[in-house]
Amino acid sequence: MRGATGFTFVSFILKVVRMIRGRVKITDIAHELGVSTSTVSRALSNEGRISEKTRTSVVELAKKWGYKPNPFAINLLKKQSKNIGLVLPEFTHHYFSKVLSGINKVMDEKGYHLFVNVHEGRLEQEVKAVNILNDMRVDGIIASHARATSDFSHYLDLIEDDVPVVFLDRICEDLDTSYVVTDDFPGCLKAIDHLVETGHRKIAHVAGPEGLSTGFVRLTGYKEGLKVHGLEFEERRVLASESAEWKEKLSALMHAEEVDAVFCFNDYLAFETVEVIKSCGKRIPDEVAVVGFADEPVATFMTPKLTTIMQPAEQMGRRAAEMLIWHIENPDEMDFLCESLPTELVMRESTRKWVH
Amino acid sequence: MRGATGFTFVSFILKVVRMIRGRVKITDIAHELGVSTSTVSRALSNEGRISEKTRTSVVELAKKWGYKPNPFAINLLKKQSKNIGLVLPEFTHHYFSKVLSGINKVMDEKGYHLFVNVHEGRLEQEVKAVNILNDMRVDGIIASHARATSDFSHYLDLIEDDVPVVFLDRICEDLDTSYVVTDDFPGCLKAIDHLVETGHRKIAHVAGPEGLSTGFVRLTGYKEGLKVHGLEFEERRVLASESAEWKEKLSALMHAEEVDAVFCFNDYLAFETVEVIKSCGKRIPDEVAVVGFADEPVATFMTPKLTTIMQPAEQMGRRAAEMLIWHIENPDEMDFLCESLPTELVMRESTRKWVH
DNA sequence: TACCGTCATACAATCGTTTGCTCAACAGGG
DNA sequence: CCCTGTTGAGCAAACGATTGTATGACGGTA
Repeated sequence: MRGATGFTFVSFILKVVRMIRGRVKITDIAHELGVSTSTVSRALSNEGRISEKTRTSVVELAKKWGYKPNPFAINLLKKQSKNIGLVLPEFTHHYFSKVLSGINKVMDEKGYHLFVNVHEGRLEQEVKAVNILNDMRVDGIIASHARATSDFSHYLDLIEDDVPVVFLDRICEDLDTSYVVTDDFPGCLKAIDHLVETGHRKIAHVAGPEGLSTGFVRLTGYKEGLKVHGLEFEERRVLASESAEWKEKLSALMHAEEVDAVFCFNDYLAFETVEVIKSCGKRIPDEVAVVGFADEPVATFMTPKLTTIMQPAEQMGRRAAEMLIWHIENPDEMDFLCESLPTELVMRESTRKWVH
Repeated sequence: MRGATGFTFVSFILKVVRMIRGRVKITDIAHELGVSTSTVSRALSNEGRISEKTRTSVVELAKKWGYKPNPFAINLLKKQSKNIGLVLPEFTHHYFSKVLSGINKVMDEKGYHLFVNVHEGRLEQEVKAVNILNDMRVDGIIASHARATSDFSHYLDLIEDDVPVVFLDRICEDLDTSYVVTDDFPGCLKAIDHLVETGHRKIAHVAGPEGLSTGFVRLTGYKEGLKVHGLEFEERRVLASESAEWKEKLSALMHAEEVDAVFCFNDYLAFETVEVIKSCGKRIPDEVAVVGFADEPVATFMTPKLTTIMQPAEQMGRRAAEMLIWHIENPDEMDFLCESLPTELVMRESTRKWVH
């Protein structure tokens, strides 16, 4: 109690009383005032016919005694909790922590509470997380599934129980749900456009995981980008980052002067790509340009600073949260909301200057 | 329902039934089996004397019908929810997302659920978060308060309601609670030791926020480190990162050859410091060495890679979670647990090589 | 047969709110 | 004076589980 706020004798007594009988409940107030619990309840919620006099006395005593409604009782009665569940791959990637921030802001504004769960990319953990949230009777779930997930029956359980689900970033085509994703494909075109327009022709791609839908989309976007500019697609210029020897292969292409630009699946791979390029003695961006994807912090910390495609992570979170709340508050609406948020080219030092 | 798992006619009927009467509850099972709810409850929880025959039939029907206990009812009765609240500055700093991961792992193992809240450094949001969590009747709270927080009465409310609180990283000396912090002071000594032993004498410090306890501790550690090695402390070599002109001042010291090493409050400041040093045309680590604090990802992405003091973020989270659970499960124990976790020097490229 | 212990199960209270229904009091109009 | 409408407040039934206590059946013993 050192350094605590000021005491009064009355507040001290109140505290002692509270310690003895526990948290104050509606019946305590009713008893003290000689009215019934229903009167207290109606006075507090300010609905139903209540005389001004009664209402005031109830409200005042409730305030004085620090009454707080017991959420468990209310949840039980109302069959909903204003709790929503979140299933994400992890927090340590900046992207998902931004997503979380966005979700959190909306939920906070709307008076919802957030349960977080991570699956760390493992299906088994994802199933566990979804089941826990279902057991807890959350009002809805926002999920970004593990890349390996192909069986979605755990979400099906949820949907059967009429718990709305919104998928984020990673979708399941076999399930009818709302979702929000990034506009990956146009983003890739922007990247290739930029590289071509700053004078590059031999553009390589460091590809993401095959299992992930985004991996496929960005590879396709890369191909389409080449096509748009009348450039030939060359299989050997695609480096599968999941393979062990992609760096060696890139290095070989480098030395053979077979590459003058690299478009990478994400910023971390772009960072590694830059290291490979540097170790080959090539200068960036003069001899080789590099474009990443996502605009993670690494992009501004590395040397040279990375040109990349920004994903609106926080906005993704916000939209997903808004969608979910819409579903929760309009349970009869059976329509699904699908949104694809635009990306943006962020020019930094790993590509040549370009006047738009 | 496209791509869903296999149906049977029976499961279909069960689903329809469930849709009509809602989620199956204990009375449904009791009614179907012609027993009382207490029998079902005891059969399911497997305590109390129950004939094997009854137990089996209850368990089987519960499974068949997909019975899941209603947590709201149980919370109401047991007056606890296995929900715990988390109040952190933010998620987007890698440090706190690691902390969150650590907490999450322990809570997951122990069957607790995590409500997250952020205050973004603002007292007003912190108060709101704590009050919301209190209103929700969480079983306990782990908190890392805003740097400006000096009034802790919102935590006091919690403590009066016997809700255990564990402070993390940032403590409140006026409040009797358990806490876990990092061993900052010895960490600073390690940093200075390393700089001195690799031949530096003119060591500067880029200081953190004055309001933050860690800011003060690291400045003190810096001073003590100098003292240990018989070096004079010079006020002008301390740059207050909160001031607008610290970079200019550092630059001036640099040109005046007044500094041959910089110890920074954290890795982000170290990154900025490195940029200043580079812009002065000095080589790192030959002419000037830099040591950061925290071992954030930026340390490995920047050039040169940063030598820094690692804080065991995930371990902090784990310990805080374990402490909190201990308090929750041993409510009569009034002792407080205080722990200071060790830091570690991570040598990279921003300081000279040093053989231990 | 009367009594008692044991076992399986049922009954009913409880947790803290909300809410539909009932009821009493009072006032106004015919 | 009676009927009716309005107003304020109370009663009691939910919500879905747990759990202390009561009860009934059964078997064994004196």
